[in-house]
Order: sequence, then C-alpha cells, then structure tokens
Amino acid sequence: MLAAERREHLLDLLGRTGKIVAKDVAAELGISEDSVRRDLRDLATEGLCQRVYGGALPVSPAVVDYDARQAVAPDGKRKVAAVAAALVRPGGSVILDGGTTALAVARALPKNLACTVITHSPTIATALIDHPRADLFLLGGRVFKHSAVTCGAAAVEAAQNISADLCLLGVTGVHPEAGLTTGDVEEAAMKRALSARAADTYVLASSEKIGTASSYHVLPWAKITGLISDTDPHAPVVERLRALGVDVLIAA
Amino acid sequence: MLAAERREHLLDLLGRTGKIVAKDVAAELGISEDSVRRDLRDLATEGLCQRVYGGALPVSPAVVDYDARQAVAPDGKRKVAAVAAALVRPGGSVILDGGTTALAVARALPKNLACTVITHSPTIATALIDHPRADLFLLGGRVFKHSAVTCGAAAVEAAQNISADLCLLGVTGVHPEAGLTTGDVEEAAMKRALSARAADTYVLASSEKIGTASSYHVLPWAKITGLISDTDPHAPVVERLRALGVDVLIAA
DNA sequence: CCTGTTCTTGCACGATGTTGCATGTATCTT
DNA sequence: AAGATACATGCAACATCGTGCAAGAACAGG
Repeated sequence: MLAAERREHLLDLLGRTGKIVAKDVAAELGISEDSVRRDLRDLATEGLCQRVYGGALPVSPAVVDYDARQAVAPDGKRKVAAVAAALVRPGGSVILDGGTTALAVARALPKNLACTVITHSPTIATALIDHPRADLFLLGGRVFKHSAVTCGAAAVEAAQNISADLCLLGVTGVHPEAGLTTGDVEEAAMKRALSARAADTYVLASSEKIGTASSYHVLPWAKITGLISDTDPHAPVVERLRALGVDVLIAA
Repeated sequence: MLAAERREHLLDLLGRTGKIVAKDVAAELGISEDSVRRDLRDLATEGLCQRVYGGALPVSPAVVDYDARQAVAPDGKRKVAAVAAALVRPGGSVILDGGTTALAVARALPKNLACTVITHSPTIATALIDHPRADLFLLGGRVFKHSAVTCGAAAVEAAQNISADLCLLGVTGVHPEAGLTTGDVEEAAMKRALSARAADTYVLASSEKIGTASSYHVLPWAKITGLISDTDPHAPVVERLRALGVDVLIAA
C-alpha cells in the first residue's frame, strides 16, 4: 500500500466515522502502529486532523466556531465596514452579503437608521434583530454551512423578487486580472444574483484580500460600482481599478 | 472509546441536557466513575463546565461569551425540548418553528444527527450551523422583529415548496376551549402554513403556557398530532386533550 | 549494472499518559 | 448525629508515545 493511499484512507475514515483509532487501523491495513502514528502526526501538522491520545479526531469544530463568533472584527474590517455603512441612506435599501466583513457592516449600521436590509445570511439577520427601525428581509434557501448563508436555486430564485439601491458584496479575492473571486461556486452564483438586483454594487475587501484570487469568478469589473478597502490608496492594484472606472473608497 | 472522544461526548451532553451525572455517564459508556470524574475535573479546569457534587453543570452564562449559548433555557423548556428532539428520527425531516422553546429543541438535537431541518427562524438556523450532518433549509421572507422569524406572504409562499415528516410548533397559549393561540396574527398564519406541510404536528408548550390563551387562534385540535409539555400528567386540561385524541407527551 | 543516497518502515526501549481499584476524607441526606 | 454517597489521592497495570536504529526499497548518477 502506498503511503499517499494510506493517508487518503485515513482522511476518508475520519470523514466517515468521525474518529481514528491508531491500533484498529494498523490491524485493518496490516501495517505497524508506528506508521499510522507517523501519518497522523503529519496530517495533524497540516491541520487535516486533530491528534489525540490513541488516534485522531476531525479538526475541532470549535476552531471553525471561533472565527465565526469572533465578536470583534479586526481593525481593517471595521474601517471598511464603517465606510460601507455610511453608504446606506436613511429610507434606502441595501442587499447585504454574508461573511465576516458584511457582519461588521451590519454592526456598524446606526441603531436607529430606518432602512431596508435584504440578506441571505441568518447570522446577519440575527445581528439586525435589535435595529428597531430597520426593515429586514431574509432570502431563504438551503443553508451552506461553511459560510453560513443560503445558496442554491431556491435562494437565487428568492433574490429575483427583490431589488434595492445598493448591494454590498464580500469576496475573498480582488485581483486586477482574475477579478473578483470567491471560494465556492454556489456562493459565486448567489453573489451575482444579489448584485443584479441592486442599482449599485460595492465590493468590501479589507487589505488582505487585495491582490489575491480564489477559485471561482464572481463578477467582471464592469458590473461593479465601487470597491471599499483599507489598503494603500496608491497601490498599483488600486490605480489599475481606478483606470477601469471603479470608484475606489479607501477607509482610513 | 478515545479519551478525547469521551470529553467531546460530555460537552455535547452538557449542552443538550444541561447537566451531567457522573454515575449515569459512567454506566452509559461502560467506564469507571473515576474516569468521568477526572474528565469533569479537567473540563472544569479549562472553564468548560462547572463541577458540582455528583456531576457537572454548564458554566454560568455570564462567563460564556458565545452569544448562542448565552441564554440557557429554563428547566421546563429544556425538558420539553429533549422530548421533542427525540421525535426527530435519523434521516428524517422536521419543520422547526421559532421561539425560545424551538431554539432549545435545536440545541437538544444530537450534534451528529443526520436529518433535514426546515425553519423560518434565522436564530435557529444560526444555532444549527455547527451540526455538520444536519441539512438546513431556511424559509425566507420579511423578518418579524419581536419573535425573530420570517412571516408574511413571501414566507408562507416559501413554505408551500417544502414538506416534512414532523412539525414542531411553539405557541404562547394552550387552552381547552380557545385552543392553540399566539400573540400575532401573521405568526398564527405562518404556523398554520408550516403545520400544513408536515405529516405530524406536535405542539411545544412548557407548563406556564398550559391553560392560557392569547389573541390569535392558530390551529384546531384536530390538526394536531400531539402536545409536548412538562405540566402535571393528570391536569384537567391534559385529560381533556387526551379525550380529544391528542397524543400528550409529558416531559419529566 | 553498480553504487551511494535518501526515504520509508518496523522494532526496541525508555518516557509518559491513562485507567480502575483501594483508601481515607469530605459532603450530602435522613 | 449517623449512614450513604461522592471525592481526591496514591498506586499498580497497562497502553500509547517519541526517538533512535537498522533493514529494505526507491532512485539518481556514474
């Protein structure tokens, strides 16, 4: 049995049964426990499993939970969020994407602002419950766990029935050639659907997103009204976007 | 069973049932009470539980900064929720209403249960994000602030496209003559729409709801499969409901 | 084809972690 | 106050871990 094959098997087993007992796997595959232990150690180093006495467990969901609940947004995100929140006019309507930056925007909205917020993120909806004058509309659909938003056919369909002045979109990558990108194909489609329902679309991109690209393309620059970021106002990427006619707002 | 796995189990149990009895867990898992005690001592040292004579309790809500766990449900609601959660079969589908009791049900669902949960409550959706095997479907619509659920025409329409084995409905009043009642007319309509999409409908009613009535009628007894409550099993109201053919489950 | 190098694997062994039991003590119940 | 229950501690038996080491496989270069 190939070493890579063995690791594959371990990850598969971990995914299916939720745990690995070194002794059992060694017996099952007819190899020494030492090899299994070595594999598990490597896997753990790569963050693919959590090593425990006697075997291994899946990466602790608590780690995932942690960033989702990270109460305080990093400084960059907060600055970006403040600028974005200021774009929401009293009486206006805004489509809010999911993600931590968008959540920061929701938190940055003045508590007594009378506006309409449309979102596909239950997290953001929950965060806005205590904004008494905000009209909240939630787009339903299948909930995608890893980003905590609704996606898929039902959600896209629901989006067809609404429209708004402004759409605030989070992405994971902003790259002059690759454009706006995100890590999931369904999410990318959902973002397109949201953006299409708003008069203006602004992209939220804290500095660490600038110049990077993920797997799935979201929108061409032509469909974007502006970009909000806390990156250097004279960065080459920024100048490039300005040349393309994108309204770049720098959060200081 | 791995030691780390055991600790996971303890934390899960603590989250779902609100308490741990060392003796019971030891018997259940087939290990010595000493091991359970040692685990609890360690968890307590890490601030993950509060050690008490005979077992452990969740850390006081003030210490926990996770917003989701902030409100520990009162005992009655938790008992009702535990019985309700047990009605959800692996592989089955359930429509979960909004409200604090339904939220308690969501928390009482075993973390690794593979099932489909349909809800119109963003709060409940958020609470179930970290149940890796639960398929989550969120019904969209206008969000009603005071109960934090989606209601109205769009939500009712969305409900028409789904169906499930079971519907767990929260109400604010259970009265032998007035029937099931709630405090908002839109919510009442939404509850009817939800109930109509499930094969069986059970009503969640912790004891303080029994015998009371609110302004808006939800459903006649005939449409209800059963009632789950922690009230006295021989209370006149209960006997009356049984006579009407309602399956009354008493949570002890 | 041969040789030296590198990598992998299984084994040995001392170190460390875990478990259940026994014992004496603390705490609860009646 | 007395009996019952739960607790912490020490201990012995056992399991698991990490490391060093040697044998063998894979491979590159001559």
